[in-house]
Amino acid sequence: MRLTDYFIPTLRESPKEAQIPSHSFMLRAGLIKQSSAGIYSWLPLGLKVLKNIEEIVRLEMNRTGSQEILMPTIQPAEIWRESGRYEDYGKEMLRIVDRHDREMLYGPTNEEMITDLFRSTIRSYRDLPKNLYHQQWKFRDEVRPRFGVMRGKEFLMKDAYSFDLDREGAIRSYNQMFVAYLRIFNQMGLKAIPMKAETGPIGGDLSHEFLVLADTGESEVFYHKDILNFKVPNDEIDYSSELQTIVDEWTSLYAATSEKADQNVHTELNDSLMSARGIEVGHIFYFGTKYSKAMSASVADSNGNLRYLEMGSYGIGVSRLVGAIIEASHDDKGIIWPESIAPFKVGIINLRKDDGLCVKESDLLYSAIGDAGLSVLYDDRDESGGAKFANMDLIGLPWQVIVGPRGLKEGQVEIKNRATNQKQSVPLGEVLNVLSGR
RNA sequence: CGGAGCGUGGCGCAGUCUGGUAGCGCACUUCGCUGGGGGUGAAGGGGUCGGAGGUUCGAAUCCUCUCGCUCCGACCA
Repeated sequence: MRLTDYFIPTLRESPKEAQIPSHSFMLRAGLIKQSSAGIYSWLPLGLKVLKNIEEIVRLEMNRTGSQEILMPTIQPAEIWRESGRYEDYGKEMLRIVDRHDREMLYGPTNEEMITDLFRSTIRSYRDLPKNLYHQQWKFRDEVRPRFGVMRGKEFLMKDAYSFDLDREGAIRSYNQMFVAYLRIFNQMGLKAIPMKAETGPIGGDLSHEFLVLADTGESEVFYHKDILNFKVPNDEIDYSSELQTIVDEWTSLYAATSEKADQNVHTELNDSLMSARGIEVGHIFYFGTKYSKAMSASVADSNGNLRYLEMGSYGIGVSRLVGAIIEASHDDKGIIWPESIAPFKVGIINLRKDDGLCVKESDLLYSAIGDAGLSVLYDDRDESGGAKFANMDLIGLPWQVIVGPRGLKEGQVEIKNRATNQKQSVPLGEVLNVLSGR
């Protein structure tokens, strides 16, 4: 993509409503545009990142055997009355009345809907276990939206739901998601720590939140320092194997948000205790028969007896992750995208639009890099070098290829790594090798 | 929902107290010089001052109502 063709409205100054780096950079780099409080349009650059995150989540969820579906954003009120949450959820739920005076709502989550879907189609224990997920926009009428997409009213969430015949099966499903979450966040360059969590309005007796450490996090967290050394399961992972040992390891050391914090443990841990702030990016629940009982979702077991489904639900804040990743990865100049989710892998800066050789070599590199299958954003504007450097650093692409007359005299360009700030002069013919050789 | 504050050009702000021709920086347009970290000169374009009503010869400025946004607190992926 040529920058002169791209819709990327960047700002030199930060809008005053942006209080934290991720919000400021997302506005300044042209990722999002606020529509109203807590509601945003996603612009091309931001949407690319969002899609990249979605895709990482999708691939890993599919690996676990979970199957993707897509449920509606608008839900009928009846099923929420059945579960009892229509009243419980309060004003956060956006309620709508259609032209026939039917009560509807913009879904803040989908436990009722999936339970309704499942109970009306599944009859036998032979159909279990199942795990279904979707990535759909949710709406929670937050009293006070803030921090940009980190705490918006409208947000994209991946939510998965597991159905098992018994508790043992449900724990297996829970463990699969637990391990998948470790891997998903890891693939985005994040260190996410699972912590014992409150089950809140979803209910249940087993629950973990996954938190990314960041100074601007909304939650205060405490953890044993060694938890940061635990290994995330690699690509060889087999989701049908016994995962309990992995879960046991990751839950063996103390880690808790302030709501679940235990002062006695803190005293015991002493120097091993770390205190920090965290951003919740995932939350998994095992809640048993809470919804299946309320909504009569059952199957026949092998003896022909009806049994209520054992369920769990598993959320990931997809749109929030865009902000969370920036919080975890930026400097004073701008965003530093991890390669796996970067909107483009490479940015080309042509320092001299009026220099024929610079234009020619930049054009050639642009084609060559694109042909090699690497996504590339080409700054072909007639701007000063300083402006282009500042802009590219703000956008935060992992690799910058800087083409200028000085280097071209020697047949070289400069390649800069945004994260390490390391620069190396590279002969024109070696650029592709350097970029793809990693 | 309690408390506080702010709405003036795309962004950041001054002007409001004390009513009298709407300003500044950045961004934008054209031209020139410049060209390896947001350079520079000249010439331009763009705002019924959030909205409605009122007071006044005259309202961005005073009064009333209203809408929106932000911050602190309580709540949430």
